[in-house]
Amino acid sequence: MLIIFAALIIFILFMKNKEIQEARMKGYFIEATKELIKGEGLKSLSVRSIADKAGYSFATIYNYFRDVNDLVFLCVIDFQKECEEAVKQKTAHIEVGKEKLKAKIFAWAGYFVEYPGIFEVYYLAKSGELGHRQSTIELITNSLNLVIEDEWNFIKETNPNNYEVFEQKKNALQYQVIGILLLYLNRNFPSDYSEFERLLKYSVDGLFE
Amino acid sequence: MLIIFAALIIFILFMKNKEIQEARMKGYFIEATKELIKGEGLKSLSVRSIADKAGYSFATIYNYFRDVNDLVFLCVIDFQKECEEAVKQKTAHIEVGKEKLKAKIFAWAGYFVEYPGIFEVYYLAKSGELGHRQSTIELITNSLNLVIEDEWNFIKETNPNNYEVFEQKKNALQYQVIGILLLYLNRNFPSDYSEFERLLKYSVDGLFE
DNA sequence: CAAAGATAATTAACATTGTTAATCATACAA
DNA sequence: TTGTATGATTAACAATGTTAATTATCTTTG
Repeated sequence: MLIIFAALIIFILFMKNKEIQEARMKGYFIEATKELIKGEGLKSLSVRSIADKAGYSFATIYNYFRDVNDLVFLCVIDFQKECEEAVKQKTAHIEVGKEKLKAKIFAWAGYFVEYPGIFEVYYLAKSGELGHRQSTIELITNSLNLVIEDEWNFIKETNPNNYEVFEQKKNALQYQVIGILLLYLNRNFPSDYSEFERLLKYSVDGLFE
Repeated sequence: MLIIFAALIIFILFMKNKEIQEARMKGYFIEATKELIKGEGLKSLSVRSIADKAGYSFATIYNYFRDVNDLVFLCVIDFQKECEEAVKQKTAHIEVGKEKLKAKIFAWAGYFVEYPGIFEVYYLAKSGELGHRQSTIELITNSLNLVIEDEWNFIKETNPNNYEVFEQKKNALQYQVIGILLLYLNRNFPSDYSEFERLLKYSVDGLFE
């Protein structure tokens, strides 16, 4: 009886080690993938380039991930964290209110302008069969909302009337910013950054009349 | 002297024939490409599948187009014409005014919902080096504006005040619709069409308070 | 400590892609 | 009829994602 118990514990510890090792391996590949995406974007991303950067053979990836797309979409979790952190840090000096909300929106868009490859992964890359990637897709479609959640709630509370209109505007905002980013990053329109900034500012301001 | 003249004319006719033949060949490939894009989208599009459909060998394409991307972006010209035609036809029964403008926006979006592959080409496909594709890119970034131009001008004339705000709203509108389409077609959000319609309606209505 | 067995990593191999080079066919000119 | 230009085709290459076969490593056990 005691022996069975001991064996069980050893087995559990063994499994825990295995999990740690597996997580570590996954981390190596995810880190390599993130660097490549942030650097050159999807065009230079391949199962071979990832493996090279991680210091393993390309086939090893398939011991830890179903396919290369899985690996790419796993990076989104980290990117989102990083993005939220960057926005928080860039807007820390502004006191809560409408201006801070606007600044956060700008900072959010700025993150993707700085890393166009991440924008590719978020919105351009084809997601293949969803299902097990569903939660990641939700993270993506909610990315801006997550970043501005606090500011938005604060403003909503100070203007307790017309709740419906507020939610409405939040949606409209997200679609506009993503649309502007899409044309700017993927279609070079407008062709210079200052004009892009102006368009974005107009769009954001327009929502608060 | 007369002979030189005759030779010149023959040469001109010869060149004209050549041009006709070349245009015809290009047309075969463009037609095949359009069908594939409208059917299965970019995922089933390859230089081989195009050539198969056109009834030629894959290498023949390179006698008429610089590369496969060139061919794809040439299709945009036809698609845009078709889209404008479809919108015009679908909204013919509505009398000019705000409601017709809204209907046109819906019809424009509906065209891309019907052919997600065309949306891919317009906004998702990477354009490579622009330059000789610049005019196509402009067509893309102006697609919605071209479709609603007449309605927009009509409304602008009936409300001659605040010109600036109107242009502003036109931009905001385009970005919103493209953003909604992007999330719906490429990220499956929202997951059903009726909800997509509702979001679109809200966004469009919101611009006219 | 050494052999056996499991696990993990690598190399080989394949199919598909875009693209270019080499080859072949066909129409026209001399 | 024979040479020549045009243009269509096949061969070939490199890069890609993926799977199968093989090798190395580590663990367990006699």
